[in-house]
Amino acid sequence: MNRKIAARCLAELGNLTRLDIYRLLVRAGPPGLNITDIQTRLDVPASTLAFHLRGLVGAGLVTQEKKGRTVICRAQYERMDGVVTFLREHCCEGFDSDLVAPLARRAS
Amino acid sequence: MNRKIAARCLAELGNLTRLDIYRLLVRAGPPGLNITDIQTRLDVPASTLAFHLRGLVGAGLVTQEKKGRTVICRAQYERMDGVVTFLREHCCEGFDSDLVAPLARRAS
DNA sequence: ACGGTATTTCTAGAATATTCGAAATAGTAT
DNA sequence: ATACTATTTCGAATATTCTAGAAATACCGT
Repeated sequence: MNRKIAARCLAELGNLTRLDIYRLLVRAGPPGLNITDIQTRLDVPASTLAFHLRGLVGAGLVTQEKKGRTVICRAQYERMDGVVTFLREHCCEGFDSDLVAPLARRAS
Repeated sequence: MNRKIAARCLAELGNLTRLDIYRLLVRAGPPGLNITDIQTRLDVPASTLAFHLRGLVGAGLVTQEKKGRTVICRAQYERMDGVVTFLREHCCEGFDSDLVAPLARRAS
């Protein structure tokens, strides 16, 4: 994980339509959902849906598997976990809580 | 937490400059950083920085406290936690893993 | 009051993202 | 081959976001 990939993933999920798609896939779990199912549930034009799916796949948040003429989409949980870990990395580094406001702490 | 707030937070962090600002504040921890410090470390023009900070504060990811003529900025961890929880909500709902690929599981 | 430092607002150009109809492609079934 | 279904690409209009200089505001020290 790096800054650019993390930003890309976050930006993809930062759009309401794509967030809805992603959450739908998170709910669906391992079996995933095909594109027509997503379309039916979210009521988005096919070309718009294709545009957003391309983004999610490009960011590595969703994977696709061709099954005949349908495409099964699945949320890629590890990718999101990587982003979250990255966001929390080095949290409070250089901040020693023992040195902060000792009086205030003693008072509580 | 709801779809719109989550999308807003994710979109804010989906920009490289804002992601850098946010991570800087996550590292800084509870003491936070004032705006000039952020500016010095990230080398961003003041007006650009103000623009991005407004976004992060608006999304609730960062809080600001005026201290004399400086403004101390702090990452709001709870907000991000809320977004992450929202993203994982209802994961694999309606998917019963006991019913899936029993042969494959027996084989491993 | 004045000078200096910190930060924000204004502005407008440039860049990027979003939408979706129509046309194209791919795969299945008859 | 033809018809049908699933999905993608193209293209162009529209909308949103980003950037940063210049001007404005706010607050402190003298």
